[in-house]
Amino acid sequence: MSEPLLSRSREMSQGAIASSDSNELLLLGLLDRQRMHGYELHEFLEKRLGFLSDLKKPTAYRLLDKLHGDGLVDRQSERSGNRPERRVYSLTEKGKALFESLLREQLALPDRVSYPSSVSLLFADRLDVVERRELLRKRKLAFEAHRDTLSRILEFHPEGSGARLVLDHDLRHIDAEIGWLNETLNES
Amino acid sequence: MSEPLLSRSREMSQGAIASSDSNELLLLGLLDRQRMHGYELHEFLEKRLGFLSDLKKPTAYRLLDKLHGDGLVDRQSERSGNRPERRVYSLTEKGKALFESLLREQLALPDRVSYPSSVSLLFADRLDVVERRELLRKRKLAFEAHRDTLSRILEFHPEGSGARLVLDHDLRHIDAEIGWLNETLNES
DNA sequence: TATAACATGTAACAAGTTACATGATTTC
DNA sequence: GAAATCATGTAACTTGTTACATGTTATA
Repeated sequence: MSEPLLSRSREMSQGAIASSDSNELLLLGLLDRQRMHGYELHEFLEKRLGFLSDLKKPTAYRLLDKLHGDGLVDRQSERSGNRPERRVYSLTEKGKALFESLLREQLALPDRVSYPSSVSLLFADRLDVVERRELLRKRKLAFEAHRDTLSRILEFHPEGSGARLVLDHDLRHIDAEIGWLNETLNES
Repeated sequence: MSEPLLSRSREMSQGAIASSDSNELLLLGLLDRQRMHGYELHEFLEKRLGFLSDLKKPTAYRLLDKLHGDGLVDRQSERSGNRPERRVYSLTEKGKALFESLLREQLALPDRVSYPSSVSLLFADRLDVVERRELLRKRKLAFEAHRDTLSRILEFHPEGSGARLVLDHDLRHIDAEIGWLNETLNES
């Protein structure tokens, strides 16, 4: 009888760190707050959480399907009038439990982000100084533009909200990047 | 006759931004500096560039194969004595050209890093204050440990080297993270 | 009446991972 | 003679993408 709490891919062998799937946490968290169907969920992601997620529609649908298969969400078919059927998902107890454990895990774990551009930094000395500076200035402009975008988004989210926390965090990193670029540009 | 400069997957439709493959740039850059066989290359990555790459062996071999198929690297079989055959790769002119264009592109482009833990930050307000603080403190400790690790690695790389640039850049971001955590912990 | 928005997907592909397979040579 | 190192991969799986398929209903 005793159903495993975690899906096979998650229990894994020995002390394997769960594959830290932030997409899964994202969907579970949204469904915990409110039951939704796939289209609705994807639209919410696109329009409200575009700054933190870029989950594509087919990916969202497939993930929902997988969550359902794993018993983490319930699915109910609904239809209003003759409109296409909606498959409304809501969190099960098991899903709720997984949400909370993933949340704790991912909040405490440092994300081992590897910056794709690190590789280009590694080889930056293959370019002559003049061009390197020019490219880094371009890079700086791009980051400044991104900072402006996020700052504008920030204003739409209330103080103390989760979204605010995320944006604040991201802006910190963008400022760090710009600061580093300034120093690097001044040194060379 | 006129061979396309870029592989089909790269030219793509219209103004598509090249798929910014930093692994490809990494291998091209290493082979530009020195011809190598797969095992050698992977070992170098593991032992010398572990702080910026985590490319697995089969992935490296397959990428080399693909680069060869795309005419970006030449391959020569060598064997010393009776040891297993080595397939030594070296950059072609086409590979060199692509290396330089990827380098310029990736250096100037901001990496749209999305921090996996952003999602957990988004939901952080679902936890009570006490536990949230505890988890964030754990997170901070992990980042501090990571900072120490990178600082130690930093010392092995000469001032002004590419590796130094990368490590310096990463440390900046880690400091930003720790600074943000401190503020966030003090505010709540 | 055309087109945007609603609603759900499939198929093919891409990039990467883990586990496994194979065999020689050097070192303990 | 066993184990680590050298050297190359294949097979199966995971997660995600893009392009395509299908049909309804509200709106201009």
